[in-house]
Parts: sequence; C-alpha cells; structure tokens
Amino acid sequence: MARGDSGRMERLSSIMRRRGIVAPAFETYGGVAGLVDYGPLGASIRRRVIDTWIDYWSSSGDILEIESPTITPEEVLVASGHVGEFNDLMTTCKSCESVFRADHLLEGFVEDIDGLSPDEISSSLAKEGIVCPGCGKTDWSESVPMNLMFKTSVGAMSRGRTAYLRPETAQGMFMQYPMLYRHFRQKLPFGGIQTGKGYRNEISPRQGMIRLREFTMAELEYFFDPEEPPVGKDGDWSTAVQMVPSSTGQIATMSVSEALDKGLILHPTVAWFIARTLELVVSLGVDSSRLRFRQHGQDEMAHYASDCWDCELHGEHGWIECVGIANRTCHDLEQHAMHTGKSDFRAWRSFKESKTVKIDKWFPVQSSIGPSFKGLASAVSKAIGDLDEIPESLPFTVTLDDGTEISIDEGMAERRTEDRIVTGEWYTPHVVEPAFGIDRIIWHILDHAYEEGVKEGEHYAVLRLPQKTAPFDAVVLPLFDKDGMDDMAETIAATLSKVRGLKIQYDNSKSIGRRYARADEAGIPWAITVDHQSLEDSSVTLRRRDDGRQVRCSVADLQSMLSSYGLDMLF
RNA sequence: GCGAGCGUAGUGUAGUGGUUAUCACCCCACGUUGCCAACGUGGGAACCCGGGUUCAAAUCCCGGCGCUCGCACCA
Repeated sequence: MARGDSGRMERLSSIMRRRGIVAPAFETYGGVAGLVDYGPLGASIRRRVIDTWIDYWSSSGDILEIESPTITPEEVLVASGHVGEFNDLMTTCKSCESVFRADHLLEGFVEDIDGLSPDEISSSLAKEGIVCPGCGKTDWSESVPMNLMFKTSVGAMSRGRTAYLRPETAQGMFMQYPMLYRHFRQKLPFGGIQTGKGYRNEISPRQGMIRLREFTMAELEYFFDPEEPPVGKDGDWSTAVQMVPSSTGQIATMSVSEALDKGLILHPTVAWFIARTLELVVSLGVDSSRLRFRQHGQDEMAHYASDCWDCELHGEHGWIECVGIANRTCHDLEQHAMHTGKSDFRAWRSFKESKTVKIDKWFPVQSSIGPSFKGLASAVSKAIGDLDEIPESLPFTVTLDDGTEISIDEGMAERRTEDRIVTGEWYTPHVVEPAFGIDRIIWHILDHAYEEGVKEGEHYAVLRLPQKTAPFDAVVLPLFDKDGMDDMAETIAATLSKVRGLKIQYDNSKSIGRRYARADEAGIPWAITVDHQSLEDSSVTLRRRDDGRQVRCSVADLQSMLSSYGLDMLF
C-alpha cells in the first residue's frame, strides 16, 4: 500500500481545513486526538452522505430507520459481549516494553482463562514461565484491564447505574427487535437502520479521520429466517470489482454474482448486501477501481460469524476498512434472550403444511403428587413428564435426576392421548449486518474526488463530487456585481435556496474566473452565471464543473433541473 | 503507552537570543476590468499551552497538549 505522492495528502488536508470541510476539534485548547470538527462544507457533505444512505435502504420497503440512545446500560453490553471483550487485560514486558493481551499469552497454558481474576492472570504469567514473544524474557508487569469504552454513570452519586457510550449502534436495533417485529406484522425478513455516533476510547488514534474516538456509524441489521435466506435483485451484481477471498488471499476481479456462483461468498444474503453496498458507495462518489471486498479469514472472524466481508477503500492511507458486512447469525438476539430470560427475541415460522403430532404421555396429578412427596413433588412431576418410554399402566417407577427411584401409584398420574396440530415453530432470526464507517467513507470520497491539475501554469484543484454528496448543488454568480446583474443573481439564489433539498451558494467577490475556481475546489458541480443577456431574456449560463463547459439555460428551468439532477441533459 | 522528529496569520512558509515577526496565497473595502485563480490602493490576520534560564525567548531548557513516523494496540 505504498503511499503515492505524499505531498498530495498534505495539499488535500490543507484544502479541507482551508475550505472548512474537516479540522481537528477543540484546536484552540490544544486539540484532542481522535476528535474532529466538520465545518460548513464538511457538515453539508456529511449530511448528504447520511441522507443518501438512509434513502437508499429506506427505499427498499422492508427497512426502516430507528433511533436509540448513545448511553447504554452495562447489562446490554455484557450480553452483547462488549464488556467482556473490552476489559482485556494488558501486560507489558518490562524488558522490551512491548504490550500484549495477557489472556492471549496464556492461551494453551491455562484452562478457563476467562474465569481468572486479574491477579490470578498476573501470577499465572510468572508461574507458567510465559516468555515475551518480542525479546524472549519473562518479566511481566501487573496486568491492567484496558477498557476501550467510555464509561459513565446514569443517575447521581454512588447509586448511579453503570453505563457506557455505545461502541456500535447495532445494539439499538437488537433492543428494538421486538418493536420492529410487531411493526412488520411479524413477517420476516425486515431490517432496522440507524445512523449516529459511536465511541471507542482508542489507545492512540492516528491517521486523521480514519481512527476516531467519536465517529459516525451507519448500521443495518437485516433479520431473516435462516432456512430461507433472502436474496433480492437490487444492488450491483454485475460490475467487476476486486475481491479478496480468504481461501486464496489473492486479489481476483469479478462481479458479486460470479463470486457467489463460485462459492467464494458463502452466504447468499451476504452476497446481496455486498451488491447493494457496492451500488451505494459508488453512488456516493467512491471510485470502484479503488474499492475491494476482502473476506475475513477463519481466525479473524468473530466466533459467531459464518461469513464476513469488508469493503475496503484505497486512498492516501492505503486500504482501509470502510464497511463491514457480517453474518452475525442469531448470536445477539440469542444473547439478549438468554440474559433477559424473555421470549421477545424470536420469530414464528409457519410450516407449509401443519403437522399432526401424537401426544401420548403420563401427566402428574398435582393434587396427589404434592401431598405425597412434598419437597420432591416438582422433581417427581418433571420425571413423569419426561418419561421416554410410556408405561402401559400404573403403578410404575420413575428415576429422578439424582438417581432416586420413586414408585408412582394409582391416582398419582393419568395418561392422555391426543392428536395435536402444530402449525409452526419459534426460532431465533439470523442477522446480516452491513456496518458503515461514515467518516472513513467521507474521507475516501473526498480523496477519490480530489484531482490536481495545472491550468494556465497554475496549480488547480477540483473536487469531483457527485451532486448528491456535494456541499452545494450550485453557486450563483453575477458576472459583474452591478447593472442589475447583482439583484437578479440574488433573486435567483434566494428562490433556489428555498427549494427543499437544494443548497445554493452565492458569490459576488472577485473575478468570475476566481469564483469558478473557488467553486471547483469546493466541489460545487454547477455554476449559474447572470450576465448582460440574462437581464434581457431571463436566461443564464450554466457551467459544468467537471469540464468547464457552458450552456445557456432558462431561469425557469433551473429549479426542476437541479432537483432532478437533470442538468447534464443540456450538455 | 514507548522512541524519534515537528508545532509561526485561514493555508503554505521565512526567521539559531534583541526584527515594527518575512513572503505568497487568502479575506475585506474602494477603484478598475467585463466569462475561467487579471490589476491598483488601502486594510485584516500568527509565534500551541504552562513554567524556567536571561537585561532580553518564536529562538535555549523542563513539563503538558497536538501532529507525523516507527514499535505496540485497534471487539
């Protein structure tokens, strides 16, 4: 991943600061690593990326947006596994100062590592004589838990309940699964989406927007019946892109459709979401030749995942994971069901044909069992119900779990025989989750859009952002700031600005060429110029950023053309 | 978290103990020009923070914060 021209990244970063796209946050107080500000242009781009993302998924009909808190009680994150995962014990080799996860060092030496206390882990390192993988010595510091979640407390004083700022938005969708299930009238598949901030207290954030401590995520949890994995036609199944399957580790160029046919993508629903992700990120302005899908190896994959692909984008920082598409199976819902003891986290599957199940078993007569066995009564009742072989008549003997044999006499049980019709069953839905790192995607669409050139001997920079992710749709310019051109331009800008969804800038400062250049650098796709002729026939010139070409266009047509992205038709 | 380098207007920079802190782009006003970063005049804007050394610190020293790189970490 050789960095290209390193000066390019500096010039791009420079533009981003100068133009008010992204800058380090709290800079006047020295800044805080891993926190950034989006300025006026950047915030507009970010808004549009998020809106495009939401519109894309919402338009499929079976996916709806939800919103949940960023403050998350500890129990939720215990169930999801985040609290356990985040309290990894770290230890330092005093000899060479390398830092390691203590539990990883002990793997293979100690059983039930998860059950050990920090003290026990520390002493185990010495007792087992674990050597430092770096320098080969055995001289470990105390193991200290490292928590990558921001911890807080809900409520005042010592009675506060422990909570964390969410490390992912996904848990919000799992919490709302019962509500979504009802909303979709108990029919799967369906999905919930959410965008918002997530927080990770990174040890040392680097690489600008790539590793942030507070960042915008956009996640989709798509719930479905694992026996009928859904696959849709939408998405981009046919464009050949780079794929890195884990089996070979080699880059191969093929379409999503081919990758599924060849068995590289293991799960059809995962393939569907890869195809949709491809279509979506390209529409945001990602260059498909600088995109690849990389499959996680077995060792890299979370234990519950059966197939996981990252969408990586290539930019000034090399290949960066920007979207993770994982089959999380039933893991999260099952965990929440288990930890809460509730039956909300499941779905009903109707059989195609209802089945008739013959019931033929002995049922305890509680009014007799109770007085006869007192404390043992419930164990006896259970034993009667659990009988594998059905005795023909009373009395008979049952064996309790602890081995005690009990004689069941006349009147203590009765035999029932019936045909029960079973129309379906409960199951825990599976989940495919595409998780998008919005900030990383924004960085890459800026990187891919940024083009440097030379125009009449001067350096010239253009951000070739698609209109839908450009900070403004158009800039309105009076050719000269007088003779009525100024008034007319202001009127056009004001009128267009009122149109829902359109963002318009007005610029009357300096020469026309300079204003075009400014707009190019800000990524504004269209420039509307009011000139002498405009005053006579209500036409304006329309300039296309990407090639500088101009056509005349009636003022009356501007609004609908801009709103429908139809201006290209004029060229 | 460790090691090395770095931190000057919005941006890019000059400045090795005493400057009114350099230059360019930039931004504003006025004039001028009259469709692709023109020009003139005037104006605006900076030494990361804190402590120390010194008569005097942007400059030397210490600490903090931040950035870059390497090591480590990154559910």
